[in-house]
Amino acid sequence: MLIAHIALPVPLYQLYDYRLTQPAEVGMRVKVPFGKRDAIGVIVSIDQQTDVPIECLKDISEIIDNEPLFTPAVWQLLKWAVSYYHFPIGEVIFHAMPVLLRQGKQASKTEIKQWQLTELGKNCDLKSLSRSYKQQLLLTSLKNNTFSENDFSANIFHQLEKKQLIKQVSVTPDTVEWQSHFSTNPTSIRLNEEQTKAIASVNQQNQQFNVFLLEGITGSGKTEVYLNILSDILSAGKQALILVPEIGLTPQTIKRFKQRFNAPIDILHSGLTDKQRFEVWLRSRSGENAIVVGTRSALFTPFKHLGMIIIDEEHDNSYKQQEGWRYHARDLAIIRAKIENIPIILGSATPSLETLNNAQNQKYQLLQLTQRAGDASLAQQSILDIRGLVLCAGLSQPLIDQIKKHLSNNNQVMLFLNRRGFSPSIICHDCGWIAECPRCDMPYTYHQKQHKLICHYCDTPRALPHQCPKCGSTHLIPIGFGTEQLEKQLEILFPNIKISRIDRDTVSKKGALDNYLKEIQQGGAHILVGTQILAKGHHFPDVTLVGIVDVDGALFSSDFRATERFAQIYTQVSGRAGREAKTGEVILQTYHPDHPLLNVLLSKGYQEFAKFTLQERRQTHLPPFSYQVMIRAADRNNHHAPNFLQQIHDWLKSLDNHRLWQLGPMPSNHPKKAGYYRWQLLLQHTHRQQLQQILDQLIISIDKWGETSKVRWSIDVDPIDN
DNA sequence: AGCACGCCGACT
DNA sequence: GTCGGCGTGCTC
Repeated sequence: MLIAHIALPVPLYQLYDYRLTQPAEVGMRVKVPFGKRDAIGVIVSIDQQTDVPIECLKDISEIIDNEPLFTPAVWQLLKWAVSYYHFPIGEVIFHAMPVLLRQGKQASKTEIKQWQLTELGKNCDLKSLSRSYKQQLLLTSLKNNTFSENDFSANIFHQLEKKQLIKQVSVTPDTVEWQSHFSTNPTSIRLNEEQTKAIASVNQQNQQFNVFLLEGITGSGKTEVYLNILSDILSAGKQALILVPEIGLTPQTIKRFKQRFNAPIDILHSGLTDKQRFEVWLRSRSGENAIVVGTRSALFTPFKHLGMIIIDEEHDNSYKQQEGWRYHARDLAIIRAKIENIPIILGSATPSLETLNNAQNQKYQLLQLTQRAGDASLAQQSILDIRGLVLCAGLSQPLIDQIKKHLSNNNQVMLFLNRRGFSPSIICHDCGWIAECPRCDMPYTYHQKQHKLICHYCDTPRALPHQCPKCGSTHLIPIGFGTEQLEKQLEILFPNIKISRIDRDTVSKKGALDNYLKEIQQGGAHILVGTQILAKGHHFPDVTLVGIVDVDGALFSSDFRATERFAQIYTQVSGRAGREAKTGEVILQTYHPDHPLLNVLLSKGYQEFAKFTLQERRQTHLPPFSYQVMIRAADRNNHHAPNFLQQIHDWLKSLDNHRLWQLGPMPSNHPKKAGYYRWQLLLQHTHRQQLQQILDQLIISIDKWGETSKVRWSIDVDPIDN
């Protein structure tokens, strides 16, 4: 008897066995009875073995697919990911499927209704319709294949249908092939020597597996390099996958792709409906699109003939999924490229230290673009010591003076502050009470415009209290400042200047960001206030001054990656100043003007900063010179989770592995979130393989403990704090 | 994750 | 007297 081992969308580290009575293959979806309900699963293997008593097995009730759902490469990728990330197999497989497929929808194109002539209609004498001109026209156009549904009103169709001259039939749309009429539109852009060299290096490798790091400073023409390389890939009839960070889906870049290539380009962004995502999935699998541009999850799109992967802004943390299955799309993309045996390009002005290390070790081939297009020169950067200075919503007088100067020259100013809201807390002036979110035990952020307190950890709002609940005082005052307060202060300081605040609060509405960008693009004196969103990928040709309001937060964080992140944002932001022949200026306000990292970064640039920091990481045995795994657990009573992690800690300790290092259990960064107490245990090991094996054994043990119903726990391989 | 079972508090 | 809260256990 054949037994199918099936992955189900449940957080369990096991497969479920069912009797297989019909022909089926690995990778097909099935419907099975599971407990008291029906579930959709995916066949992972078929054989004659099972550990379950034969009489306890149930039958598969239905086989949904008539061929495996994924391409062999994606299937292999998922299996690799399951073993690497130590995550329940069903959750991994289902994560890689469009929602509609998870729900059991057929993996074929939706049929469309089409009008056709009936036998009667084909032989019909047009003269019999001489009294109704429109009907005649419709019939003729159907006969001559010049028919277009929009040319006629519904009534005409109805009339002819009643006369049984035409009928409506369901047809599956044909697969449309683009390769035979593909062309690359000519461009007037001339490549510089570095670009030419980079393109040649990639093309030399015969479209085989190879990882390239395209390190190009802001404005050095990375996109043009992508376009040139893609041209060859598409000409060979192959498809390409381009991953971009979450907010980086700039319409400008997409437009350039569409203008250059005479081929279908699909875009996967958060605004699509489930149906639209599903359709892109189908088009890719059948080879009907040439390029798919998308965020993190687009990585799992199956392609009929994938020829290249590009990861733009590869250092961006949004490639790392931060809940559920915590995979890193960039890392998985490299595995996919290897499986598919195709080249992959990682592009960034500020590559992650992991990637730079791999380039240094010759695992990746380094391609550099160091020249900015046109005459744009590098911005002048300076540190502004604010010790002892009076600050006004974070702004010092010297910075205000500089803003004034740049505005009076009809230039634009960009102020960067990585903290939204009016103030990060509200305090009672009389008794010191601080408004805290009861579910997270963290201070509420005050949002003045909405007249609300919002918890930035769980996103729940609450009304602003009129009185202190502890002492009854009405004297509640904001402490600290965020972008909203900065904006308000600037309105007072510069009453006649346009100010745009760009952060999650102001751009969450659809199209809002586009409107701001359009306004800014018009030029003229203008102040831009914003968080990280400002730093990412937008072109502001008239910005000549960039002010970084508060750098100290990033320099003194407990997270060892904080300085790397700051250096990346700083480099990207300062690259925004002074393009297009206008010299720019960057000012950093700090209480620590002598901080060595700041000085390396400013005087020598990101590359030297990266070398310096990598050296430091090597000495302190931090990633990429060691491998980390975070085990997280949450409960409602603050007992089960720490106990559970302590049990893991003790079990690991009993292994007596000297290369394994443990930190915890300890409360996580945000110890309480949405009513759950959160704990964590950090593992670090100098050998990846060994760490992997330890995790495999650990999971088997945890299963035996049977504690899993008391805690929600998960494993995060290669954790990145955000 | 779902879904059921089971045991205690505040309602018509 | 019931309704429903969530703690616990199980799913081939």
